[in-house]
Amino acid sequence: MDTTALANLLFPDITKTIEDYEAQYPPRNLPEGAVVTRIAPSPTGFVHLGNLYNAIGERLAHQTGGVFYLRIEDTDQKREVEGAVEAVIDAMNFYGVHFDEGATVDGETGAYGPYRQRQRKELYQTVAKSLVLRGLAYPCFCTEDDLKAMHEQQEAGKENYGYYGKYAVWRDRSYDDIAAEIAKGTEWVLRFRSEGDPENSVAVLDGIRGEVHVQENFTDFVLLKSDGIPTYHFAHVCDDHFMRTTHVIRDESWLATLPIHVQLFDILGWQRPIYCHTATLMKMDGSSKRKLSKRKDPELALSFYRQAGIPQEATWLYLLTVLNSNFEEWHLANPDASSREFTFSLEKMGTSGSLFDLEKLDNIAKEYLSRQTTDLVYDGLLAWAKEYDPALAARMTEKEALYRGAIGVGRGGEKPRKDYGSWRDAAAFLAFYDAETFTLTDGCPENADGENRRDILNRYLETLDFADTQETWFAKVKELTDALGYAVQPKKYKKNPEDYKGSIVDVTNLLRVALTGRQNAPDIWEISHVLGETETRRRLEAYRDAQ
RNA sequence: GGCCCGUUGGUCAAGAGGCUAAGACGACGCCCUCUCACGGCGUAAUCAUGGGUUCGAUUCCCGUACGGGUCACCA
Repeated sequence: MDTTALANLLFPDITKTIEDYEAQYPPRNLPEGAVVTRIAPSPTGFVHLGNLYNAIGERLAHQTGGVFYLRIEDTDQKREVEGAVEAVIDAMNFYGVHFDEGATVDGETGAYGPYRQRQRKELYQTVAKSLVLRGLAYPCFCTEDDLKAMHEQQEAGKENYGYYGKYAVWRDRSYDDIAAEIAKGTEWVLRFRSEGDPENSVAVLDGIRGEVHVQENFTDFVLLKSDGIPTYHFAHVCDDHFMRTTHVIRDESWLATLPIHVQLFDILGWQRPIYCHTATLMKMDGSSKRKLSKRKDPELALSFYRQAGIPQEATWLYLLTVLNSNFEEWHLANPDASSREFTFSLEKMGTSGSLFDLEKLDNIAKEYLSRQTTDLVYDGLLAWAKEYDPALAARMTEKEALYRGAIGVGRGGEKPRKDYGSWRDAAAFLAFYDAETFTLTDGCPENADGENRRDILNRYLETLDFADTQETWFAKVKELTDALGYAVQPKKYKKNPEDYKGSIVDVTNLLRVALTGRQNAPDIWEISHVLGETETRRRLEAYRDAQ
């Protein structure tokens, strides 16, 4: 076979060589040990947890003086969605992940581009042509039906699936046969001519798992699709070589195709990057675990957390506790340090698929929010509201002092309250402060209803003085409790219920319901001061008169 | 089915030949307490399994089971 003739027949327009690209994309001038890595999403419009998960590469790169970049894997035109690149960038931006180079909303930056694969067609074809020249690639004219028939035959015969051996019908065809098909205009794909043996095993050093052993690839997989655009496998190898990537961080499902990737790197004489295969995020489905699925699980989408209003930092705190086994300990020791100060290490990543624990996320988020200042919480809630609850945003702006006061209740000090772990929960929790959203959700305590309700509220209103200290205020409540026949000490009432109408709990809960609409709420005195005297009295009177 | 990866309490997990097998979330109980939240103390709960190697295996090796992934001109 005259491979030069074949190469020119297949790629008449390609005049560049691999050397040209080697010169165009020289090795990066970076300090020793610098990590160059990337995230490489396909623009399907769906940004998921895995994308953020892999964005820990940003930490690795920046901890080592390396480079983190964004590459768009748009080789599958059918699945592409408009605005998807913007969505990825926006989502990453939202979580504080910044790129040193790569695709941007309106173009790109960096010297190793283009960073959109479809714009790199010539580069792939140049590499492909070199492979043809070396007799390592050949065109295949099989139709979809041919391949389907092949697969069925292999299934029936319980053979290995794939294009290999006697099934590789175009592997050794003559130049004339090929030229004839080309002349007819038959569509073709370019296949790799594999010399691999399924009996052989290849050892690959994984940055997370240590040494893994995979079966040598023996199939003649597709390098270039019929539109001349590469498959993921070929594009990955070309791009990560010429972009001088040192670490490829990706989900463990890629372990299955690792053989063809290392085969390509080896045969092209290129240094393999360090592969880091992360464990898959799982979910409980009935009684068994399964991979988080795009169709079934809303929590896979990054937008899920943003909509729910889980603060970015809290999301990172949780993700890092799942990703790096020593993170949680570090965070416990440095509760006020930003997660960005943590030194991330691949070796501390887990290798088995872990269940995503929304409850723990909530706990971490509550803990995180409880430590924040009123200003930060107010700003965070407002920013979220502007996007997802405009009516709330309007109310917050109009009644800023009220909302700041409400957020400040129980904040600061040794044991701050942990009432909410998300902006959505915060919005619901704070609703009673605002007269516009105040609703009665709990009923009146039984022992303090009817005439008692009227008596207690009247008496309370009479003695209420906003100039009091909290101590004085509570002393007055006790006085009133006792005077109206309720037990000041709940224990006493429990012991001898017949001696009292109820206990102080009934009295204070009545006040809570009047002021907050519910029996469980933060401190009455603090709440009253946030509401202001006018509103406090209005609510108490309204509740008294509502019977 | 082939190939690959994995398996420590309900969940996330530390431990890498000898430990009463950490810690966190959750559950439960007690304490604190005007409710709730917070906080404190405590309880229950784990090395999938069989066989090696070894004086000794959760830890090393092999098999089995189970779980997961993957076998496209999708990434």
